[in-house]
Amino acid sequence: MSVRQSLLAILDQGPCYGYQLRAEFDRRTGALRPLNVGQIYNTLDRLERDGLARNSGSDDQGHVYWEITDAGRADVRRWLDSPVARTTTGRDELAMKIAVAATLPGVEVAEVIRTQRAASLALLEEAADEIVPGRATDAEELARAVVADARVFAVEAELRWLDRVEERLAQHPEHALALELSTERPKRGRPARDAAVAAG
Amino acid sequence: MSVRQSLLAILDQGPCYGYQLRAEFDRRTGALRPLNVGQIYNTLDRLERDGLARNSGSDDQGHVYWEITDAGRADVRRWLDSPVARTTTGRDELAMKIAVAATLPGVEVAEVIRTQRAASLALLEEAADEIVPGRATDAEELARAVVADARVFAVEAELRWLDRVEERLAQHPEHALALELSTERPKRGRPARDAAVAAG
DNA sequence: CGACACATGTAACACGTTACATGATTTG
DNA sequence: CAAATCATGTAACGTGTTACATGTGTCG
Repeated sequence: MSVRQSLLAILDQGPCYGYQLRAEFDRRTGALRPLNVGQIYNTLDRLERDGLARNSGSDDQGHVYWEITDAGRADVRRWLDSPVARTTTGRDELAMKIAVAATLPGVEVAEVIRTQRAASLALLEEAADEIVPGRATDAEELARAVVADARVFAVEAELRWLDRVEERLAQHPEHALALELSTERPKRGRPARDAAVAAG
Repeated sequence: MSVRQSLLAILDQGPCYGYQLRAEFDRRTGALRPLNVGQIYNTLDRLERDGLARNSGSDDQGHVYWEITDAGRADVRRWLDSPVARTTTGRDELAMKIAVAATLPGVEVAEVIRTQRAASLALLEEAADEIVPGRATDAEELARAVVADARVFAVEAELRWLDRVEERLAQHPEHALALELSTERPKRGRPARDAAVAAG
């Protein structure tokens, strides 16, 4: 939902053709994760479908230009004015995995955590090569710096969290956290009044 | 890609029916983000399609049970043995947004950042109510604690990152970072040798 | 009876991603 | 000519998510 918005925001700067849009997107996001070209045309079609962009004719060189609509401009405005809802946005894959793994009898969570930490550390080192120390000289470099920083901060947080989880696990005797499949079978039908009270 | 894996991992503990699967998932992930029931059946169909689970008959009460296959077990094993690839997994929505916004003439990135920080702070407060202080008493509570911790750490990292971005922006004169649409138009055809050298 | 939770399922959709086909143009 | 890039597009697929339809059993 963010590639789409980014492309629309770029389109808000002026008409672009597909390939150009990709170039703009890439340099504005540090080119660390280039966009597959096909996705551009894909997304443009969807933006058109939703009335946020429209085809605005062709170049003498055959470039197919696209322009934003009024509705599109309003959409960009809304996007910029409202925060990114981390909560709504998908689930935290790693958190889900560790939480589930911790409740699985016969699974050594500690091992899962170790594996993840090793991967995260490797990622952190890798990310260290990407970060831009000090003052970025131009806008492109700044974009790269900002995106790279995000990765570093996220991975660092991940590592801290993994430590925390280990602490939590350490406070419990060996595998006392495992959850067997619940044998409780809910009763069908409207819940009894006491049950409702107990659950609330 | 993680709801699917989680459900499969639970199925690895023994045959379950749909509704039961949801209950198991919810309590194992702290029930902070309950799963829509429909998604269960959806996912089960896909697991069957991929040969990782199969229908294993019905209850006398009409419950439709599902069981994991050998291939499914292998898949769970692989899942637990390999780290979650944060890199591969989608893009960082917020990072994308801020990076793009920072390069947009006519957009006040500082304002975008302020909005985001306010939302993040609110989320952090909200998350503070969810966290479980000290020792979790049972597995369910631990699961909730682990997931809640993940949120807190992620939001804290986000806030730190926002500070960092502001610092980076402060090092530049007002809006010197804005990127106009590039007027450079790439030349078609095979790149000249010098150009290739320059780009490499 | 009516409300409500349990329970199963279907159908559609969203976005992101990739693989593939096609062609024009320039360089070696 | 052959290779590589620019450029446009199509067609599928994956997961996650929601809305809806349908039915059963229980409690008030």
